[in-house]
Order: sequence, then C-alpha cells, then structure tokens
Amino acid sequence: MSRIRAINEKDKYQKREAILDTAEQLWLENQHSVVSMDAVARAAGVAKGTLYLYFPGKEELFLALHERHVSEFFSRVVYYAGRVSSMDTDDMIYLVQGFIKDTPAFLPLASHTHGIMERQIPVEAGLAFQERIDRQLLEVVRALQVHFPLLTAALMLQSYALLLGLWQLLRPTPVKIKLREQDGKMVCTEDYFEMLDTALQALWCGAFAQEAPSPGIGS
Amino acid sequence: MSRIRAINEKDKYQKREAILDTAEQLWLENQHSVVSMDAVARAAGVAKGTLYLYFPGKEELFLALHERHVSEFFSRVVYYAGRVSSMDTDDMIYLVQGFIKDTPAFLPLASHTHGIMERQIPVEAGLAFQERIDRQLLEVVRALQVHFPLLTAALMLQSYALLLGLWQLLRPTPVKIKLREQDGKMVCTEDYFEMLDTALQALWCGAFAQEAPSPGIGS
Amino acid sequence: MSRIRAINEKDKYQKREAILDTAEQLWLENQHSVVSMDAVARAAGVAKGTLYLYFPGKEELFLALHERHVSEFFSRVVYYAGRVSSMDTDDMIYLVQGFIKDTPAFLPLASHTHGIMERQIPVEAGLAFQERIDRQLLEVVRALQVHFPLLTAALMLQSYALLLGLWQLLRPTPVKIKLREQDGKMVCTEDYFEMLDTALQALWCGAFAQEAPSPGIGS
Amino acid sequence: MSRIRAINEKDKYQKREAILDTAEQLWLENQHSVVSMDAVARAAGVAKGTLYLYFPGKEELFLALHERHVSEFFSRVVYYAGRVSSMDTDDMIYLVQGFIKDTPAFLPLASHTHGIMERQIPVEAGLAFQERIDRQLLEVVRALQVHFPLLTAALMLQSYALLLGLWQLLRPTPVKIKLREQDGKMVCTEDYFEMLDTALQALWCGAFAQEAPSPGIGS
DNA sequence: AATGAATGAGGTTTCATTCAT
DNA sequence: CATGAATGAAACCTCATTCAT
Repeated sequence: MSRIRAINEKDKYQKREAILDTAEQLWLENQHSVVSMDAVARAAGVAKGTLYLYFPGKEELFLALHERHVSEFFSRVVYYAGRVSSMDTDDMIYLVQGFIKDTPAFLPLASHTHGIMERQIPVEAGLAFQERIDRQLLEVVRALQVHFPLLTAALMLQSYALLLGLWQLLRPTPVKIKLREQDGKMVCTEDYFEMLDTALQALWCGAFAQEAPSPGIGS
Repeated sequence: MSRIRAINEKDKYQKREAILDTAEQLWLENQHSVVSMDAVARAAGVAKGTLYLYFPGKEELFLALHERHVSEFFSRVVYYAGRVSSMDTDDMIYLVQGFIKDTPAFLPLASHTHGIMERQIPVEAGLAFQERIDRQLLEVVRALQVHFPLLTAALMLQSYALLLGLWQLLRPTPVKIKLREQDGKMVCTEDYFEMLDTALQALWCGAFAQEAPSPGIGS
Repeated sequence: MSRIRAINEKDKYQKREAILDTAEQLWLENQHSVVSMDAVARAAGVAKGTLYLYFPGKEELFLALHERHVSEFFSRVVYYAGRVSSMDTDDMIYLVQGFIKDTPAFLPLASHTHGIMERQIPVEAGLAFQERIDRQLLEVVRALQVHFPLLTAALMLQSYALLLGLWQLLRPTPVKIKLREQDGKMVCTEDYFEMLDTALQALWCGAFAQEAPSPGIGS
Repeated sequence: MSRIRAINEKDKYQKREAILDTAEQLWLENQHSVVSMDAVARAAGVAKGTLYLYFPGKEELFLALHERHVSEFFSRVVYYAGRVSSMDTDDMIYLVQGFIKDTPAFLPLASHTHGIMERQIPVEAGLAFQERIDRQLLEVVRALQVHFPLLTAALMLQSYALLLGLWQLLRPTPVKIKLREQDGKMVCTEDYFEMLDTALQALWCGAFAQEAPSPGIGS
C-alpha cells in the first residue's frame, strides 16, 4: 500500500479501499479466529493509528467491508435485470451462487456481522448503514419486479436469511469436515450450494404460489 | 442454588441443570456482551472451579445449554405429532413459535452457537454433539412423516436456517429499535414472527409442491 | 492398589509405599510438566482425600519419595563397601551410575526437590528430613572411610552437587535434543554420564591430592 | 521507571533494561514464591501489556535476565584474563565469588532457569539463547586458555554445575537457617563459599592433573 | 496526515487443600 | 478409614483504542 499521505479526497478514498481490500484478504486467511486491528494494519502497511483515521473503530471497518459486498451484489442484480428480457428463479439462484463463489469472504463476514457485530455498533453508524442498504434494496426490488411481479422486499429478506442460516449450519467447521470424512451421506453435511438451490427454489415457488389457493399440500 | 453436595448421580444431574438454568438466565440479561464464567459462577452461587467439575469449559457449557433447547423442541414436536390425528403446516409453525416464545434464550444462543462457538469447540465434543442431534432429528422426521409424507430432514434443516437467519436480520438491535420508532413500516423492521410465518409457509408449500411440475411460477 | 482399609500399621505402611510407587511412576511419565495430586490419587486408585491421610501435603509426598531414593542409594553404598576388600574411585562412580540408571526418577525429582520444593516445605518436616539424611550420610561416610581414608562428608556433598548440577545442565530438554540433532559435537550436549565420570574423577582426584602440596598446577 | 515513550532504539533498550532491573529486584525480594508478570508490571510502573511489547512472555523475560547475568560474568572473565599477565585457580575462584556476591539474584535465578524454566521455553527461543551462550563461552575459554592451557569448555561446564548444585544444597532455606541456629557445625550448613572454594580447587586441580598418570590416589 | 508505544480491563483455567458424608 | 465434591486464589496473555510525537 502506498505510504504517501492522502491529501485530497481521491487519495483518501483509495487508501480506504486499500485497507478494506487488506481486511478482506486477512478475513479469508484467518476465518478460524478473528482478525485483529493489529493484523490489518500490519498487512496493509500502515500504522495502527492510521486505521482509526479512516474508520471510527473495528466494527465499523468490517461493517464497511460487508456493505461493499452487499452493494456489489445489488449492483450485479440490477445490472443483470436491466439487460435480459426475462428472468426466472433459476436465473436469480445463478446470480446468487455466482456472487458467493466470486466473493468467498462474503458469507463468513455476513455471518459475523449479523451474528455478533451488529449489536455493538454505535446506533448512529448502524442507522446510517441500514438506511443505505434499505435504499439500495428498494432499487433492486423495483428492478426485479419487472421480471417477478409478485416479488417483495420481504421475500428478498427471507431469501437472504435462508442463505445466511444455511451457511451457518453447513459451513465447513472442523467438526463438519470430520463428519464428512466418516460418512459422506449424513444429511447435515450435504453441500451448501445444493441445499441452497433446493431451498430457494422451494421458497420462491411457495411465495409466488401463495396468491393461488394452496389446499392442504403435503398433509 | 442449593449449596448441598451432590453425592449421587441424581443430585449431580440436578446441579448441572441448575447451572444451566443460571447460565440461561444470565444469557438473557446480558445479550449485549458475552457471559463470563465468572458471572455464571457468581450467579449460580458456586465457586468458579465447580463449574469445571460439571463442564469441561465455557464453550461446552453453552453448547450444552443449546442442546437442551434443541432437545426440548424436538420432544415437543414428537409428543405433539404422536398425539394428534393430523397436522398441517400451520400446526408446525404454531409449535415453532410457541417454543420460541417459551424459550427466549433459544434464538440468541443458537445464533451465537452457530455463528461463533462451533468453530472453537474441541472436535471430539463437537462430533458427539452433532451425533446426538442428528439421532434426535431422525426421530423427529420419522414422527412427522406420519403427517407430512414428503417431509425430509433437509427441509427441517432449511426451516431451521430460515428461523435462524431471519432472527439475525430482524432481532431487536438498538439500531432496529430506533428504526421502528422512526418509521413502523420499514420492511426491515417487520415483526419477526410475522415474517417467519410467511416464510415457513412459502418454504413448506414450495417444498411439497416440488414433486408436481411447477412451470415457471412467478416469472 | 488394594482398596481395603488399612487398619494396622503394616497395612498403612504398605499403602504408603504403594502411593509412593505410583507417584514415582507418574513422575517418570510426566517429566515435562508437574504431577498433580489429582493424578496421583487417580493412578493410585484412591481418593484425593486419602492422600492427605498418608502425607501432610504434596511437597511432603514428593520429599518422601526423594528420601526413599537417597536411602536406597546409601544402602547400596554401605552394603557394597562392607562386602569388598578394597574400593577405588572408579568403583564409587560405578555405584553412582548404576543407581542413577536403575532409578530414572531420581535425578528429575532430586532436581525438583532442591531447586524448588525445599523452600516450600514446613520447617518442622524439613528439619526432620534433613536430620534423617544427615544421620545416614554419616554412616555412609564411616563405611567409606575404610576404603578412602581422606573422604569427608563435604566431598560427598560436593559430589552430589556435581551430579545434580551437571544433570540440570545436560538433561534432555527439547532444546538440547534439537541441538544434538543439528550438531552432535557441541560441548553442551555431551553425554551426561561421560561428563559425570570425568568430573567426579577430577573432583575426587583433586580432593585427595589436596593434602600434598599442589604447586601451580594447570597454570 | 521513566514514563516517557521509547521511540528510538536507544530508549527502547533502556526501557527493556529497566524492566529487567525491576524483575531482578522483585526476584530478590520474593524468592520464596514465583514472581508474577502482574507484579513486575506494577513494580516497573508500566502496564501489563507493555511487558509483552518487550518480551514475548514470562519465561523469556526471566531467561533474558539470566542471560544478562551470564554475559556479565563472561565479560568480567574475559576482561580480567586480558589484563593480567598470569592467572591461577585462586584468581578464577575470586572472580566467581566476586560475581556471585555482586549479583545476589544470579544463583536463585540460574537455579530456577535450569531446574524448571528451560523445559517450558519455546524451542526456538531456547535454541537462540543456547547458541548465544555457547558462542560467548567459546570466547571465554579461548581467553582463559592463555593462562590455563589445559582448560576446556567441559571443565567450565563442570564448574558451573558444581556452583549451581552446591548452592541448591546449601542455599539458606528456612530449614537450613534453623539448623544453623541449633548447631553451627553440621556439615550440611557449612558456608556456601567455603565449600565452593574447596570444591573448585579440587575439581580444577584434579582436572589439570588428569594428563599425568594418577595411580590409585585416595584408595 | 501518520505513527506505534502504551494502556489495562477482562477472561479462562488449574489445582492444592478441605470437610461433609 | 475413606471419599470426592467443592473451593477460590492466582496467573498469563490479548487487543481495541488512545495520544504524544
């Protein structure tokens, strides 16, 4: 990272981004434990104090990284939805899985963010974050409603919840890895993507079918 | 807590349970931070060392608490499924919501367990835990298949993921509370239970409809 | 170990000895760390409290074990000195090395005793121990003076110090083992027994030569 | 201790030395037990975390202190050997006793280091320490061989062992002090320095005499 | 703007010993 | 005599954050 002083706004933005890049890198390498500010500073080639010039604290730094992830995903969706003439559920799932695979730090960090961090963020920062996300989400919903008239923000939220929850249950823990070695067929060690595919299909299918009467299915 | 020495197995079991009770209580009171063994010992009226007679370490203590929750829920389901002549999705959702409301520590602790703790548990303990849970899960699935022939363990897992993920997104954070004060209609602050109801309905409906051809619904 | 109650003196003595046997065994197996009373009790098949019926405390237990070692060595010397018609330095060294090899727990425990433990023993117990040892030492000296007229208790002490000190410097520490792997010729990793042989030879030779004038040797 | 920030290398070195000074002081005052990092920090007037900026851990801190002692002794010897035109055994003993008297923490700490600590030091740190000491020892041996042609590194080691072992046997324990009160003439309570003098004389005398035939001396 | 030395609260775990049973 | 459940004082180390330079 450049050791040059960031005087103007553009330099500052680039330095901020560079710090986030480093943090993302470290997060990936060190999933087992938690990344320390010390490590970020060292890896980014800046002093610890400098981090605090660009981010109010640790929570905010990683929240910013998470926000970058979410924004990137939203951008992709809007872009894709605007380019194709029609979309179905499979296309959405394809987009989601593509993003997850391109952004391996996303799920672990999102899990951490929603599981732990969000409670410790200063309210002001949390509110601002939430507002930015909500605004983007509304755009995304609007863009998607062209293809999915019945789609709602609530369904997006539910899908995200499914995404997140499934990953927490199926993520490759040491225990999970061990289990899979012993018995590849245990239900709890099914591949995440396969399970996610099935679940999202079911959720969207069910969500869009709610309008029509659903007489005693499954019972 | 009783200060009597637990000589026989029954007393020991009761003392263990009493410690778990205390831990659960503290967990509820102290969601913002993490409960320390110190606090558990003090609140339970035992010495710190005593905790380590009943649990190998902190992680295991809270994992045991989580296991107690899950077992309790499973018991309820099996019991209920065995008593009624027929069940539908609404019954299941009713069971779930009932359990969550009766056990306010469940979701925060489950979130913590899957988000953080599971990675730090000794592999042996984790494997044993997983095995016990899986065994119970199979029983539950068997009991439910009487009423839902198409139900699978995978669907149970997906439902749990939804439960967990939604709660993490909608839990009453300071930020969330503030938001709701400002604007009761923001999508992100919808009530957890309402959202869970909708989502589970959709998921199960979709899951059970998968068998039948589902031609491009929603698109 | 017998779980029978020790009523008479003989049973008590045997139980005490059995505990010491177990402690010795454990000490050997666990040189890297320190043996806990818990471990001794478990290995001996008695309850922790029982240990305190036979020994006032941990220090005293291991001091008793050390005393058993020393007494055994003294016995051997007296026995040997009384049986042979003449002895020289080599015979003594042979006796010493034989004992050390037969009693692998001796040096680690002696080192621990003199390095750490002795300071923490209640004065009364320490005095009694010291007195018993001194009495035995005097006997040994008397028995040896038949063969080594110039031998003194001081020389015995010095020899013991050499024995002990050399072992502490040359004991197989992880570091020492690593060093020896890298370079078998470093002076600091010479074999203990070889070094001890040389040193004792020199010490006794020098001690017995002190009577005669030793003008400027070595300079 | 100065509360000034140590910015440059020189300040840092001085602060490190100051911490070692404090640790040495505490060691002397608290021989009965073991000095805690807490106590060192408090006595040094720095925060606990600061200690860990200067030393990786407790073991390393006290090993560094021991190394300072040894280096100081070696320096004295080399300096002395280079200044005088001739040395004999008495001069060496004088040097040794002088150092011990000037450095009262040396023997207790050395005893602790070799008795206990060395096993718990990370191998890397131990190896580095050993290498530095060995290098210095070789210099010392070279400097001394001017005056003692027959002197070897092995003899130095043996002398150190004697020094160490004798001190452990004769150190002023509560028990030893009590004994001396009762009976000033017991062999076990002879003065350390007197015993050391005799022993080193004998060892060196014997070592240098080994070349010449030693026909059954003492028997 | 940038540095990095200093802080210090906080948490888990061990284990010799006691004493009610 | 024997048990083993309970105790509770230590002790080490981490790391987010601050602030003098």
